[in-house]
Amino acid sequence: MTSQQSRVVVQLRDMILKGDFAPGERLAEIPLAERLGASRTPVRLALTTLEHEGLIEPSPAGGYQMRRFTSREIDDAIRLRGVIEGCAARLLAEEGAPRPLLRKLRDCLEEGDQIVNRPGMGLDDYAAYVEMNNRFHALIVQGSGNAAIRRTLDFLNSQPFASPSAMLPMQSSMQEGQQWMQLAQRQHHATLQAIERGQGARAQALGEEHVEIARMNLEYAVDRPELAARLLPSMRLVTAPTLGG
Amino acid sequence: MTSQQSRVVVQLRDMILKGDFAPGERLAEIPLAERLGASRTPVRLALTTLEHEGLIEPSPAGGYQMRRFTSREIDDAIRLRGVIEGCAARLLAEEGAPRPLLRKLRDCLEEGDQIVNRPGMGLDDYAAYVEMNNRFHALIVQGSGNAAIRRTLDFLNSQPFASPSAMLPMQSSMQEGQQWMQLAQRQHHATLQAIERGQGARAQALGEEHVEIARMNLEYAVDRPELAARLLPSMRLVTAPTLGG
DNA sequence: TTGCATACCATTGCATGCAATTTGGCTTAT
DNA sequence: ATAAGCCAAATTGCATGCAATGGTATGCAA
Repeated sequence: MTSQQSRVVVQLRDMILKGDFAPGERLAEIPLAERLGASRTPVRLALTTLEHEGLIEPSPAGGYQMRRFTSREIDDAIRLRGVIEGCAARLLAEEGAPRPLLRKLRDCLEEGDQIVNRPGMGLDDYAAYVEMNNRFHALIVQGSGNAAIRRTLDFLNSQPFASPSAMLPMQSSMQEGQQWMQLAQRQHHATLQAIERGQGARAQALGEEHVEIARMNLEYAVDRPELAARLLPSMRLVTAPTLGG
Repeated sequence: MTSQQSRVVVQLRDMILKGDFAPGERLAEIPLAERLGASRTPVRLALTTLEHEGLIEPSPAGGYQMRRFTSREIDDAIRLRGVIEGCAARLLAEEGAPRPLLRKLRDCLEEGDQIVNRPGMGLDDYAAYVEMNNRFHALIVQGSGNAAIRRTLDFLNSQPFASPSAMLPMQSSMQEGQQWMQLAQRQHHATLQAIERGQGARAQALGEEHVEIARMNLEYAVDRPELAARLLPSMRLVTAPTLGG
């Protein structure tokens, strides 16, 4: 039942995020179609989808090529995500969150507490934290009730490295990784508290502060290209220039 | 040189924004292809583009249909635009705007002052104001130097009614229309002043406040469907439910 | 030896044929 | 008369053929 087109989109996106293509590499239809077991038509459609997601860009000679990301662009996207997620949290705080939502958020926090305070965190723990983290952020965005925010964040998060958990794998390699996760977790607690108390401005500020951890992870990754490429294959797509300003 | 595909995208988008299709109406490929003098392939590609822009949505039975906008969704998008444009202004204020940019912004303000203080504003004056308004907003967004903000606002503004000047035609029919434009113009002045003085928080707040005029225009339009449909044909696509909360 | 022009090849973009699925209408039975 | 089921027509989704454009390589001339 699932159309060729959607299947190809998913597979292509995965290949891109696995780092299968070098930045600037041309994405020719025929090889892709053969490799994915589809004809050129659904591949073409899928390529336009990925173009709109910002993963690939039109080649001047027609067709598409892998996009080249600068660390500056990614940093910009992360900062903007902070502003928008902060806005979602603010709206939620101002309008008041319904009880079931609060309950789900508290569940996230409990799970997170158990994970980040575990003595020897394994890969499973990181995976569980990533899942919880995504859920927590999604709940707040959903809960804000603002469809434009949800759509816009979906758009932003389709950019690699910009989504809430994208840079988390870097922390698994850092000495202080667990401490950063504990800080993030404390910020989650503070955010929920702000929402419960109707402290909109505080919720907004926490959203913007929260992404500073992701920005630090990005900087850490950019400074260690070989390590980053191992933990996040798609970091191959990032060209170094000018993170700060 | 211009490809069929891009031509069809432009024409289709214009037709949609002219209100040629009723909300929920199915957009069949063959009639569109005939009407636009192209084959089904470029029409299909164009439809996926418009889907990503959020103008149309996939029909459950395959193909596409006109999207139905609620005034709530549009209101959400406008508020979010305020937050993001405010963020752009804040970044510009914090980082300091280069002289040439300041000069261009001042030029906008001078033009705007002349227009909104003209005794009998004609259609030409409104058109000139729309042009100036778009330019002013674009300059700030560009000037923030944050590519993610620019891309995201492009995405938001592709939604009808959400862009900075989308609701301006409503004001041409209001008694107090000119006074609202004078208020907007004063906010423009204040924004530039905040940028010049490095007052980031003030710039941010002004961005969010500035869109309140657009929100009021939207409410005004929703309350007067027949007038709105005449001034903004695409208002046909908006279903009334629940603007406020 | 280098630079330019030409020819060939690959790839994109478009058109159209074909099969599968859905929609809408009509008929029949209760 | 109404509802349900079936058939037909149309529309989507996919595959593929064809033409045009762009890129590359080779050869020739300076």
